[in-house]
Amino acid sequence: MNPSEAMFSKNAGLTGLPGYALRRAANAMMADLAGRLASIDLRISDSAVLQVIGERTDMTSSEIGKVLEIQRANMAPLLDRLESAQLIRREPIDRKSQAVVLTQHGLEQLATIRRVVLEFEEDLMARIPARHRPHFLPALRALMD
Amino acid sequence: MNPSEAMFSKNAGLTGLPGYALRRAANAMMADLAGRLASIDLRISDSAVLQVIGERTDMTSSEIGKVLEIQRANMAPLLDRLESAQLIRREPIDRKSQAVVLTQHGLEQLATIRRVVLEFEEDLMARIPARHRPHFLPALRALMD
DNA sequence: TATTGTTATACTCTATAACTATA
DNA sequence: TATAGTTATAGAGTATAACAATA
Repeated sequence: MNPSEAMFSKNAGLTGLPGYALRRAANAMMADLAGRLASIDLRISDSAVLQVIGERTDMTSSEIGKVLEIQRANMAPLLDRLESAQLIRREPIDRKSQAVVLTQHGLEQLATIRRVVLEFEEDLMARIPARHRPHFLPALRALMD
Repeated sequence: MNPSEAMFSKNAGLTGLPGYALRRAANAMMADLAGRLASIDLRISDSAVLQVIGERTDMTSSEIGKVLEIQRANMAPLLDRLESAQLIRREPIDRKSQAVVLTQHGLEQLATIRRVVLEFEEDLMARIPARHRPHFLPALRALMD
């Protein structure tokens, strides 16, 4: 069923439209992941930041934002939160920039995050019928920007 | 590349994770659609509601909410907006329930919405490489609930 | 008793504008 | 001049709790 068929079908409703289905799938996925991360008191975006700085050290706030498509302005309160939770430290690079680095506690939490996220991603893929599975990520990446 | 490979690859970053890619793709899609609907002064959820009541007449607010997974509490201000814009009317069914019906202006706007959304959905699918395309909607629907 | 509609409230993600200080 | 970090503010989607009125 292509979009035009879906729009005029009485059966499928909006769920026959890829855009609408994409939104609903993403919402369900976010709710699931948010629930799993709530047990370690983190938001989805918190965990994304921690995962990024766990792989690339000495990144500035702006660089993290570019990688994750988080606005500079929104990085500040996010990092404030992570700093309050003792998960990261801001270390001066020069008098303008600062590196965002994991604390010991942050490093420990990152191990948990990786475990939670990996299990989450595997559960997610497991719900997709096998014949469609290998096509899912390539399709998403084509839409990502 | 499966999730576990992606988690420990230095190259792909988080975009190798289907869940993260799903979130990014949905955000990009929503921004695109929101932009197209802004020209007719509607939000994405406004257009979804109008599309639904354009196909099934005499639906109550609660019923629309169930179909679109919009909380009852969030339907009220949404319908207030649509009513202020003269796109819908609330008509009493009994002393408790009311049907949400399209006005003449709502019916005219719906024609535009259908055109905009159909073009949007086609553009969206066109960005996905052909070999992945037929698998996209089935995969999303498997994740939808 | 369960449901409808509503109000109030809050959280998360995202977005823009504007300011400062420094590269 | 451009960039880094920040503050303030707003919009949009989603969520829960609670209430009155009615089925």
